[in-house]
Amino acid sequence: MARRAKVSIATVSRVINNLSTVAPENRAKVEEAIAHLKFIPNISAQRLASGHNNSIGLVMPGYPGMFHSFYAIEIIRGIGHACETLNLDLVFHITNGFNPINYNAVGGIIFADIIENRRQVEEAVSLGIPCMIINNQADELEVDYIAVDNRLGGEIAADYLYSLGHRKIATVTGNLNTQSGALRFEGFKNYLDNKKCVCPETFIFKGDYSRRSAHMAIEQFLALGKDRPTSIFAASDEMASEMIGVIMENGLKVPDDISVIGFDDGPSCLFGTVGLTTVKQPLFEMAEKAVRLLHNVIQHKDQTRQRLTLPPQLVIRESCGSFRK
Amino acid sequence: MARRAKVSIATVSRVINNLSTVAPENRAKVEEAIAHLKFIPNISAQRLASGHNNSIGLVMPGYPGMFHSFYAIEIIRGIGHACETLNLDLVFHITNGFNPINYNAVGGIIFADIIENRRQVEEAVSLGIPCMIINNQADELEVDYIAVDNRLGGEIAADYLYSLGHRKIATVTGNLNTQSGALRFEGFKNYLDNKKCVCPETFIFKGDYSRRSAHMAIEQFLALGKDRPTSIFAASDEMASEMIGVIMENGLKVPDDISVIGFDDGPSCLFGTVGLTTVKQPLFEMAEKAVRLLHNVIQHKDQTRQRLTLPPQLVIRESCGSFRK
DNA sequence: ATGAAAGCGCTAACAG
DNA sequence: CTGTTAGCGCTTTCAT
Repeated sequence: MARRAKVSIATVSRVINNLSTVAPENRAKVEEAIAHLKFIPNISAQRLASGHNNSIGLVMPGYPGMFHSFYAIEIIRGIGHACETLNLDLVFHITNGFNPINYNAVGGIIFADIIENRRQVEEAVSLGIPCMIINNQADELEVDYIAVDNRLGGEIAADYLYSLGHRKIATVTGNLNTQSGALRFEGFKNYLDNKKCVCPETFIFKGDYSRRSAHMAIEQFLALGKDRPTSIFAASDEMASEMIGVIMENGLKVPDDISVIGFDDGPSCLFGTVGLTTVKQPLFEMAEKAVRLLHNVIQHKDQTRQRLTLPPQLVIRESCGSFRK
Repeated sequence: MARRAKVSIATVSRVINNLSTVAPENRAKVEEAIAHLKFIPNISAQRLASGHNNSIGLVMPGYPGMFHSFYAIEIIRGIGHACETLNLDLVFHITNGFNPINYNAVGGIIFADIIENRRQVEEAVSLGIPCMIINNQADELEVDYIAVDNRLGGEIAADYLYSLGHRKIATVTGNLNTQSGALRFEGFKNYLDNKKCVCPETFIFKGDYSRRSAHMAIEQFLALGKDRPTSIFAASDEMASEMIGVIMENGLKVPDDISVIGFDDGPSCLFGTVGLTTVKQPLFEMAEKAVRLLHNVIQHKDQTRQRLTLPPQLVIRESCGSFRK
């Protein structure tokens, strides 16, 4: 390779790295040689010599069913897309919270939420590795994050139902141990409190995002008879669609008898017989942006704390209607 | 680091690589130093010096909706799991068939099917990079593969319907330009031909795995009136569930009036009101095995062609019944 | 069992 | 604009 093009090894390097300081004819010679010899630069050597590492790690908590979750998929999709655009390698790491991460294999790490793996985040941060947290406002850590404003999402849901005239508004929450679950509930509850709209204990079911918990919730609500809520906020579309199913099995109509609003804008919104009104999270965009921000940090050693919060959005379909006696 | 343990740099390397030729007391000293200095070996340097690269690439055709496809998800899951077990880094590459692959960033590559990216496979093979194809019996290329026996799958479906007494058996195929689609149809058709079971043109709808095509197919079949089929083989669960929906909307019953069998054993089997009988593909297992085989090749320079074919399996639920007049 | 030293393949000054 | 050269941080002979 060295001499096929009759130039120095340095010039070859310049061509590979697209430096402008190469005479056109030399560039052509080198390119010919590269093509002819099917030359592929050794990336490990490049990384070692340059000190740069154009790959980012995505570490994602590997809970069961993660790959069937709309959330995980959208995150992967967004990150994959951004990496392709920016020409970054994506090193994918499914974590159980303890398995070791190859910190040095990547230039930076994106953590898709923090579930049981806070320790890993702390470790990466303390090692000085550029990190970006997705969907968890980890203010207690010295780290960048980009998250959906779940509190606002809860408010949006409550506001929509309230504006429709409903006053008997119930909710099945997500897992309150997760930040998203807690915040959605908080936003929802605060809104109603401010409106002096009473929300009795029986109207609050502490779920965990599972269909099972939604099933139990709706049974509890329905058992209230005449005192049952006229509208329900489910902290996820999955739970919302489960509830709608049960409501209809009981001979009631959605939204005529009970309005239901979900959260996510995932595929289950379209599956059922009635289109699900929901609060959409900009998951794909969030993931993409996370990559761009992290890339900036890696490149320019951007020192300012990046802490973004993205507003969710109301998506109106058919599952909510005005309150009527 | 060099002197914190008061040993040579070579000994440190030995400890890191777990070589047995280290005195226990020195090992202890080095380990203490590693812990104390939070030392992390530079992977690029390791790879450069050793010539080994313990990471594998997964390149996956990025068709729209890929991440909602049960197929893609199971593949990623299986590969991710195997990589974690074997302690390999997973470099994830979504391809459009043309974007360049960082061939040198990985020790080997797994191609999840070949759609529009045959050229990339050829390139990798010609470069001498260990490759493994998933779910495509690429006999025309000098490359290892592991695939589901789609032809057998088609036979299994036809055999089940036939054994149930059905003689008017229709099918909506997958995309016949894909190997899986073509093979499933081939197996299905061959079986019926052998049984002298006639399958008129009107019973064959050339679909493309989409719900849309399934919708058109079932309308065509239903329009046959009294001559309509009593059972249908859909080349994917998605298509099967779409058809069942339409059948029921038309006031007919599954399986009483029409039996339907799918392919995949994906989540849509459980979604509908009637459990879907289907042909299960061992996707997760296939993906895991692909990693193990590739790993062997990378490690031992295993030269024998690895070409495995995995049998699919009948999963009986409720959507197929015996034929009755 | 250990240390010294020679690279791995490349980038990045530096000098011209 | 180009060639020379000194490392990048590690592994791996080769002596000892």
